[in-house]
Amino acid sequence: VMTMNIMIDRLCKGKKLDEACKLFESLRAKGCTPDSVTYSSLIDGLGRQGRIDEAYKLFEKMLDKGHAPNAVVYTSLIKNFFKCGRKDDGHKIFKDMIRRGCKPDLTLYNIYMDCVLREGDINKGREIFEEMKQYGYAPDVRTYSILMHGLIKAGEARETYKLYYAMKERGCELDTHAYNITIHGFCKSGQVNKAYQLLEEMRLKGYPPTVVSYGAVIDGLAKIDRLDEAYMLFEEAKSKGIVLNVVVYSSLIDGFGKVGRIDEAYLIIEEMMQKGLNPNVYTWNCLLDALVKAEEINE
RNA sequence: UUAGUGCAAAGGAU
Repeated sequence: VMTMNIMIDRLCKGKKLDEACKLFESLRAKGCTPDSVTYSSLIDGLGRQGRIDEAYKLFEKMLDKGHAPNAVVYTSLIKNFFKCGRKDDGHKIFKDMIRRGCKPDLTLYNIYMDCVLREGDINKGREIFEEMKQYGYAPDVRTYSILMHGLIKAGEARETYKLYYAMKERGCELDTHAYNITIHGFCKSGQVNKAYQLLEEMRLKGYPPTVVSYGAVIDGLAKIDRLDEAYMLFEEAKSKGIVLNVVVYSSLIDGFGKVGRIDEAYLIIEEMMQKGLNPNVYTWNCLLDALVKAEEINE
């Protein structure tokens, strides 16, 4: 059965879902009885492809066959219902799980909280965060990352500071993702200097800043018109061998444009194209804004 | 970890 489970999982992940279904159907004939892992794999595979109703039907079949549902399969259902925009069904699954006496685990809480936050429901997100702690689950680095990210997107970047220190106090080590999100949060809450310092902290902790880390700080500096510093950091990143991408170039172009330093904006777009990077619609938008701004100044 | 998380172009730009 385990071999079959591995095959089914691989087929699902390889987007060969129909083959996975066929294999599943043929298990009986091969003398294999699907177990809860078999069901979970396929339920998740269906859900990922947006075939959530089929996933749910298979879940019901799994119950009929006497397999006790666990947190893994519930997580998959919740996540995929939310992803399909059916948050009510997602919430319903969570309640159903509790009603059946199945205990959520940390992963389930993390995902459930993420789903709710992505819906913009930060109060419910906070509620879940508190609930998991009440039930004795220690939030991990992902929990904090998810919460921070959700709050920042909802315009509550002010909480970055508090959460960052909460992580430190609880001995929760930040990883690259967590640092990048924290940097973003500091930039969005008027603490760019703090964000800048985190680049150094990343190096010290063994998580060297990535293009995203640099990009976030460069953007943060550019947004508050500290373009010379943004440019220095941009050069620094290049000197460290970081391959800068369209997003970072666009940030700088936008920044220079906003303060009327249009020549520099042009130089940057030129450099970008020389490196074989294609400006995208955002990039052109930044430049367009700059030109409009320059026009206004002329008048 | 044989199945579910912060990467479905996700995290940073307009």
